[in-house]
Amino acid sequence: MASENRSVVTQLRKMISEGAYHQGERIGEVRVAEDLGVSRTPVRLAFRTLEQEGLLERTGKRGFVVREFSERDVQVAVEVRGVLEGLAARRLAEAGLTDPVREQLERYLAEGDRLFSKGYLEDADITDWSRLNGDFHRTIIEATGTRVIADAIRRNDHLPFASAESIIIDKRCLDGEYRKLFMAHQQHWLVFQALREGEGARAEMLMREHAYIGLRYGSLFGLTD
Amino acid sequence: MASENRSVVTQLRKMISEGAYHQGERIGEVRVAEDLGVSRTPVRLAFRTLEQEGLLERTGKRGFVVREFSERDVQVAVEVRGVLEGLAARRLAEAGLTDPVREQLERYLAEGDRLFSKGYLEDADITDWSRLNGDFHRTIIEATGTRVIADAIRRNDHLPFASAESIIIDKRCLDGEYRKLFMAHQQHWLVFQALREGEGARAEMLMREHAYIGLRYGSLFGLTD
DNA sequence: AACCAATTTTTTGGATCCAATAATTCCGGA
DNA sequence: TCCGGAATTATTGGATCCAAAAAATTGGTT
Repeated sequence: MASENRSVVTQLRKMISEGAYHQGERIGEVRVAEDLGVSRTPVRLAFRTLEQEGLLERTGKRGFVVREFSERDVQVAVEVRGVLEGLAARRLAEAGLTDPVREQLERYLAEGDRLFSKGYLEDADITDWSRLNGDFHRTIIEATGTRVIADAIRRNDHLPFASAESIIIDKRCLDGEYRKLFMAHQQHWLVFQALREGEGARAEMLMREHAYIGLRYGSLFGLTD
Repeated sequence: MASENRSVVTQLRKMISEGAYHQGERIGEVRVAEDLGVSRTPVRLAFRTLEQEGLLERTGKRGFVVREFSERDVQVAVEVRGVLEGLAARRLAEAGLTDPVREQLERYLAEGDRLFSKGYLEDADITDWSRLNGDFHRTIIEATGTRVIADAIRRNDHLPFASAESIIIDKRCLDGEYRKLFMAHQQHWLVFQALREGEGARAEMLMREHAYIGLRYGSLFGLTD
């Protein structure tokens, strides 16, 4: 009924990452169309998008199958993000921080300081931190002045981080989570210092290391959409 | 008439990179459909694919525009490829070369040695080298045992390298081209040695440097499709 | 002449129909 | 029982139709 194509993509992505269609399963247009209550057309469009994202792949035969991701794939996806964000950080450090960007980052860091000042995090704080974290990374990536890196990161995020995300949901409230997030925050400070001082190689290295926190913490960006 | 969707994507990609629709231009389904002599349906599908590839982008309003790429975008795209292939090389070096992979790479290198042994390259040699070069890189990337990196590279290749490609077409026969390709070949040797010796950091660094040759040489992979 | 509103035109999104083709089933013969 | 080919079925790709929404144009008012 009322379903714009974008929402079909989103729904389908969600259903796949939630396991409604399990990995390796062949997936047909008609069935999905019926499941979502739309005609085949938006599903066909969505399949193309999801194929490019890497969530679906064409079979040698006909139609698509849900792509299978291994633990190693997730590990590699985290490293991919690391090298890409590292590249962004290095370029930004070498180009130099403009005043608006520097001030923006400083605001985020100050907010983070405030969040962690209590020595513990409530649920609302974790939400705040999640947003703050995403803003910090986004700001750096966008400040590089090209969308090429941001696109590369975005295109790589979908499924592997969806599964990483589901891990963190369970572990969020466990002991030690505070320490982990606080460490991420401290790393942000280090990255910022390197950016401010124009230390490109160091900024890159710090950012690459920082990515590994995502392995347990979940998406550094948060899943968009 | 006889146009499978895949071919619409290919045609459209080609037309865009050749400037049939210039950058920043709004592009409508009907017009493209007429230009290609097909109905709107395959064009709509193709638009989604090209959108994900980054060749088209949605306007705030309606429809798509041909994405604009700057010189800097191409530069960054080359660096993106560098860090991704560097990651692949490091992982492979750390995991260790299996005998089949090592032998495969040695065959490519030996073929390269033969190509360059004359001290100059004919047109046919350049074709051979192009294939050889692609095979060498592909082998390394595929040997990492995950498709995540290969996908990230493939998704990033389309337009920026198309324009880089057009540069090399013109310069191929100029003086100094031989030296450049020979240097690329020598770099392959260095990368191979690092891989064989398990020197991950060195393999990564060499691969990252190696990517810069692509700036003038054109796509290291060759444009697929 | 400029600005705002209403109407017309254009364009996209979704549904459906038809054709082509891949996959499967079924049947007969060895 | 097993194999091969023909008929059947299922599924995808392309074209067309309709509705919705946005853009452009027209006209009226200040």
